[in-house]
Amino acid sequence: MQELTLRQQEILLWIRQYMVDHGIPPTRLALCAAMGFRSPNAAETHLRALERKGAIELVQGVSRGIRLVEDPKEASGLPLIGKVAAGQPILAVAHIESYEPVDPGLFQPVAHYLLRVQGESMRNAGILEGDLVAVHHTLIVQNGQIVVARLEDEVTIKRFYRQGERVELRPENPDFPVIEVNLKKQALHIEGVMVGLIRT
Amino acid sequence: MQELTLRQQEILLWIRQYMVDHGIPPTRLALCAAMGFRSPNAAETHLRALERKGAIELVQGVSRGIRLVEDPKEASGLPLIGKVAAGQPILAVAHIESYEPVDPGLFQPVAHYLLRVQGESMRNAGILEGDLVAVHHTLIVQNGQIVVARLEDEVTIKRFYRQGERVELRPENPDFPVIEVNLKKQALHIEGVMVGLIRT
DNA sequence: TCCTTAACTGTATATAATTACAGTTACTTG
DNA sequence: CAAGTAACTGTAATTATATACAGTTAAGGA
Repeated sequence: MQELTLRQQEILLWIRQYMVDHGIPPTRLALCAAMGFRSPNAAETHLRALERKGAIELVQGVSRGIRLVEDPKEASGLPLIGKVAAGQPILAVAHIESYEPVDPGLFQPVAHYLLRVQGESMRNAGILEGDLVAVHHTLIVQNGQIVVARLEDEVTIKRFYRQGERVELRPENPDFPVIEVNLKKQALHIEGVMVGLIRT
Repeated sequence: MQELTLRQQEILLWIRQYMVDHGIPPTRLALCAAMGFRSPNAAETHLRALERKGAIELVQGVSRGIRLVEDPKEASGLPLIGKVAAGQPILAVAHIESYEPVDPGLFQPVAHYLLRVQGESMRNAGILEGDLVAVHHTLIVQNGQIVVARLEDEVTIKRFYRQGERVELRPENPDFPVIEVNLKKQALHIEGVMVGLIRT
């Protein structure tokens, strides 16, 4: 989509709101009334401009023939985190690969983001490579929960067990080792707990 | 919403589809063309009837002023099929446990419904008891695909292999047996292919 | 300075769309 | 059996809507 002028952005926003309120696209005259135009042609040329820039589609000869060309980000979904660069916070905008059309409230507690699984270390918990794990962003985790943790700039999904200052991050696959952490010697960041999974 | 006649249901379904296809509600004339009416008044009276029964709302004097009065859950979610009673088609309304707020287009090809997994026979494919399998409703399946099949009134999720009239439904768990079917002797209904999975 | 573009005014017209009115036919229900 | 209702045909009129054409003004770049 080409860049819009301020006025065009304003008009696009109004069209979106109109469609939410009324369930149908507006007419040229409705746009005139809302924007204070005294000529229907003002509305017409604005719509043509929005079409030219790819923000909407116009259907010829059809009343209210305005179709929104949606920005996928707008669709209220969950951000999907792909590869996480070393030393960066997991929720940095740079890591957002896309937005997936999933209701955060589908999970309990609510999901804050999705994380793409790398590797087979949690295979026996039914978590395969490429799956999207729904994560609730919290520091409060309990023994036995599957957590997203960052250790030495590496993000990993494991089962969490803690006794005092000793933490075990256990895989669910005998081919992988248990990771042992001494909290006094190593920094362990909890990025959240797994609340669900999506495979597409 | 009051009960609709068959014809009215047909018309309501068509209106829904039209709105999905075009992004705007239909005109009376479009409804005439689709239903084969020769009088616009046939469309008008049908719309009035649908309004009277609470299925739609009509906005006076406004072109395409048709608003769907929908169950919001139904609007954008996928039906979740729980236990399937013996001898009944899987998509019967009685089997719909709830509607989950998941975009059908999240999966490729598009998902038509979700099915709750019973048993651990597909454990090694990362499909656990209680998971929701997203299903694309189709008869066209290929060897190696994970399918939803009905055999002797029992619905099952297995990997599908066919050679001529012999079909094997293979589990992904050594504790479960391979199911062999001779298509000439036993009726096998394919209810669709797995296109994804959700764990909540 | 000329040219292009955004952002409009103002008028006009064809056509898209709603909607009223007058009927018909078939089926169901008290 | 009368009355109501669903499901239509057919015509007409009014209003809603899209859209062409002819202008104006202001800003910005070549």
